Amino acid sequence: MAGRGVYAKGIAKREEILQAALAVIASHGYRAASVREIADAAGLSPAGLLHYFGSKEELFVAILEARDKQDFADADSEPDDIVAFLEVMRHNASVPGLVQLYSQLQAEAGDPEHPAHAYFRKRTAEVHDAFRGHLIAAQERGDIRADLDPDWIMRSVHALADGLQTAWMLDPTVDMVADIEQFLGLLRP
Amino acid sequence: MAGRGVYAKGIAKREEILQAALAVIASHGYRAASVREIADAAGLSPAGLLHYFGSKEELFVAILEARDKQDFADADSEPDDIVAFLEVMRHNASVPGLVQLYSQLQAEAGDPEHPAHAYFRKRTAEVHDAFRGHLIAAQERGDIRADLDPDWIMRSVHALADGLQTAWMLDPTVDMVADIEQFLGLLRP
DNA sequence: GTCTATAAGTCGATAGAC
DNA sequence: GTCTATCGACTTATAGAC
Repeated sequence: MAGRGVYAKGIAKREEILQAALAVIASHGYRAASVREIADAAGLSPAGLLHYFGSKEELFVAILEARDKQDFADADSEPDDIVAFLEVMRHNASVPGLVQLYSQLQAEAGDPEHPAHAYFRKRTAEVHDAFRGHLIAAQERGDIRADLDPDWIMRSVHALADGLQTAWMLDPTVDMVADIEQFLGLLRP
Repeated sequence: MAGRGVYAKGIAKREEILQAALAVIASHGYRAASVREIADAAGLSPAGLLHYFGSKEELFVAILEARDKQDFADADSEPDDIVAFLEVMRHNASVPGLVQLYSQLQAEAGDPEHPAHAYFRKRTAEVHDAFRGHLIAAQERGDIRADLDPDWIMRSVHALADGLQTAWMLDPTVDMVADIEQFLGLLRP
């Protein structure tokens, strides 16, 4: 298989732990996902797990990084950026455990001392950098009002998506995709 | 003073604990605010504190309810609802500890089993009920586009405010009030 | 009614044997 | 690389003093 180097086993085991953690979060939720429970699911002792991920938070950050990577790969195969973004939101509605992990970790990461603080700041910058060009191009095409500040649009769509996710977790009848689409409609000339 | 009934002392003590908890959260943040630390600040044992509030989460819910009550009272003295809402957002930027508590507890409360789940669902319904009438009146006056669904507007403003608060905690240079005002501008005919 | 003392059980994390 | 053993800190529950 891939990676017959010195760390091949370690990398495979990391992947195995990530999958086990995802399964635990999906079924029992983020709140009940203790290091012990994830270690049990991965067939490992808690200390064994922490050999691969330095701390509980680092494990969770690794999970979110893996999701980001997947989402970006999916978006690349999509012709339209807006459609790709809406597709990610639509997909999120099918993995409540992951959304819970994202929202909760982000709320905790407001504290600059939190282990995930750097990750979320970097993620925000990267997502905005990835979309800024496409957004400005859409404004030049006339698909989006040119009098609106592109950075304001990105901050707003991002904040709206995050806020709708917490609203949806509190009340699953909330239609996140429909509400986002309504907002995007307001941006058109 | 007010309340010389049988429970006067208990009520006063509850208030004292609430203030101590607020002080701890403001200085050390929500994350480090353990029951023991708050109890110490209030000059009480952990068990003594839990006599007044059944659990840590109930104490935090009581703090948020006290804030809501204050915010609503402030809003009532304001002639314009939009101005009152923006004033609350502006004030929030001066109490990061409270915003952290709100965001984090709300993220945790996505789980229906969480002790604060009912509080946040009730709060959302109450806030929306309080504003729906004013919003529809504004649409009839022509201050806000009449072709927009009032419930969509409330969900969006609410979600945007929540999302901007987490963005602001990650990056304090974010101007929550300015971004909200920009959005409100889009709603005008 | 108010509160202290105490204890049970779980958590994330570490040290060191193998 | 993985384990056992163990740490200190945490929430929560209970018995009973005042």
